[in-house]
Formats: sequence, structure tokens, C-alpha cells
Amino acid sequence: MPRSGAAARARLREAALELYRERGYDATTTAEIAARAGVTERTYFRHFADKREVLFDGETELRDVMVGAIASASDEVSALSLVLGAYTAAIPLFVAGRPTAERRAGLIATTPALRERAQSKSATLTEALIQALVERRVAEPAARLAAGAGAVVFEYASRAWDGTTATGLAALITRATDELHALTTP
Amino acid sequence: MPRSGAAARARLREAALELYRERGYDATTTAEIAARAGVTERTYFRHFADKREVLFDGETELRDVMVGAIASASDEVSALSLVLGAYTAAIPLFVAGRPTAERRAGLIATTPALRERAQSKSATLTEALIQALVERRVAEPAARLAAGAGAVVFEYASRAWDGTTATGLAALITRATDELHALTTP
DNA sequence: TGGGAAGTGTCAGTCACTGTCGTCAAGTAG
DNA sequence: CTACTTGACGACAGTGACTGACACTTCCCA
Repeated sequence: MPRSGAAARARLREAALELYRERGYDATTTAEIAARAGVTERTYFRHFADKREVLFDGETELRDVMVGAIASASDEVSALSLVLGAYTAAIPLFVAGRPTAERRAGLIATTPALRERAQSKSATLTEALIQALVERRVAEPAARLAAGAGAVVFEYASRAWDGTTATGLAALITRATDELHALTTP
Repeated sequence: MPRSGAAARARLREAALELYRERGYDATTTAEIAARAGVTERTYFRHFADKREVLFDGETELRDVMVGAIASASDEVSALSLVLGAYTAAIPLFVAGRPTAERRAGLIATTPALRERAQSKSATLTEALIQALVERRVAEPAARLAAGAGAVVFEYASRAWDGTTATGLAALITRATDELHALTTP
């Protein structure tokens, strides 16, 4: 293998996060990001598809872990359990990524273009989970409902999470599921 | 009042939908849309914020109807009932918009940029419903869970809908809620 | 030691989107 | 009927995101 390019990619990630936070997303250009990372603008676009994508690197790893969790789960569990198990399996990734996630959170929340991309990412993730469920012979409509419900439950649980212990988040997930169950009871 | 501009806006909507379907979203320029509508590119951007937004005109009307349904609902109903009632109140809009919605559906599904915008729109709608619930003294965390669950339920129901009768969709919504209840039962 | 794969720089070009200014249509007040 | 106001529109220049093509370099492997 020739030059890896991983170092430049990491510098681009860090440079973009810094600049977006310093001057705001709209006020920074991709050329400035590239300059701070010591590369050309053209190289930026070889690593990231567009101006937003640089903030969402590593999503494929998350997806692989969760899809793998569904594929390798034991039989005889409900569709929702598979989905929630996938989110639980991903908790270590969330704990590890907490420091940078915190720096990104406010930025994404206050920038419409980035919020849009974040929503798209989680929708794509849900779609991947549906696909994984279907490959486990779960009927597609049921898979969609389970994956959607799992996403809502996880988002609800992670909002109440203090970000420290993995077991804390796991407990919040089961509690959120109970609340959803209660909510749908007539 | 001077010239209304509503006619030009409608022509732009129709021209964009036609061109996007004929040549694809990426292969059509905003200048071409404007030309077919008989206006300037600059006028296009006075009516629509960007190249995608032209396909999502009329979302504010949907939001107003649903928020209004929550605000004017009778007391003593659960948060989820409020949300599902809002979707039910919007069914006539879905029935009326069916013809154009069908032309947009395939286009949006096959164009990543448009899918992203569509997801963003439904997320914004969910956010508006949360706000409406909070103004009815529903606690914010519970409001988020109810609005999220309602969105999942509605999306699940509308997928199974044949698009003809309003009562059919209403029945599918209650059935989807039952299935979600069953799904969360341990 | 040569050769090929992958990363990068350079340059030209397209197109989405914006600021600004002048003009014109359509109401309204006098 | 005239003058004035209010928005919609056209014309034009400009910025910046993103792409295609080509040349060059670096590193690994045969």
C-alpha cells in the first residue's frame, strides 16, 4: 500500500471542527479547512463528499457494529429486542466518542444544514437495521416498525443520559421501552 | 397589493417537478426551471430557498393543521392520542395531495439530496408537534416520546395505505398503534 | 530495481446561491 | 385623474461548493 492518507483525513476532521466552532459553519470555506489541515481544497473533497460530511466520519463503524449485533444475536428474540440489543452493543462507541460528540453537539444543533445531515444519518442507520432484520427473516413491515420504535426509544433514552456509565444508558433504554409500552396502552 | 406572484410560484413548482422527472434532479439546473416557468433564475430564489425546497411547498399548511388539532383537542386525552389525532386531522390533506404526492414519491426516493430534505421536513414537523404538546402542559420528555412514536406509527400506517379512503388510513393508524403496543410487551 | 497502486497538487470549469440596483405593475390616498 | 406606495421582477456581478482531467510523488511488492 502507498501513502495512507489517514493522517491528512484526521487533520481535516479536526480543522473543520475547530473552524466551524470558531466562526460558524456558514462563515468558513472548505478552502480554509484544507489550508489549516495543510492540504489542498481538492484533497478535502477526495476524503469527504461535501462540506458537511467531515463532521460525520466514523458512521460506518457504528453501523457495522449494530448490524453485526443483529446478525449474530441468538435466536428466539423479538424484533424490538434485536434492535435494542444493537443499540446496547453500540454503547461503548458512544462512551468512547463522547468528548468529540460533545463538541459537535451544539454546533450541529444550531446549524440547520448540519441538523439535516444528522437526521439523514440516523435515518440511514435505521434503514440498515431494517435490512439486517429482514435478513433474519423478520417480515419487512414489522422490521420497519421495530427499527423505528427502537430509534425513538434510543433517542429518548440518550437525552436523559448523563454520558458517564454504559450501564446507566442500558437501564434508560429498558425504562424508555416501558414508557412507550405504557403510552400505547388505551 | 401589487402583483401577487402566486402564479409564477405555481409555474415554478410544476416546471421543477417536470424537469426533475424528465432528466433527473442532478441533471437539471435552477436556470432551466426558471426558464420553463418563464421567469429569471433570481426570481426562483425569491420564491424558494434552494433547489430542493420547490418540491416541499405547502408543508406549513400541514403543520398548521396538525398543530391546530393538538391545540384545540378536548382535555383528558393522552399525549399519544393528541399526536395521532393530529395525524388523523391531516388525512384530508394527504388525500387531496395524493396526485402530486405520487409523482414526487419515486423522485424523492431515488434522489439522496431529496430524501435528506424529506426526512428533515418530517423531523421539523415532529418538533412542531412537540412544541404544541408542551404548550398543552405535557412534560417535554413525554412529549418527545409521544411525538416520535406517533411519527413512527403514522409512517408505518401510511405505507400500508392504498391511498383511497380516509377511513382506511384512520383504521390503519389504530392498528399500527396496537402492533406497537404488542411489540413493546416483554 | 522496476512497476503499479493510491494520495496529492494544479488548473479550469460549472452551477447553486446572494447582494444590489433599477424598473414596472397594481393598488391607495389626495 | 394624479401622485405615492408597495411589492414582484429583471439584470448583473460576485462568491463559494463541487467536479473532471492530468501530472507528479510516495510507498509497497514482485
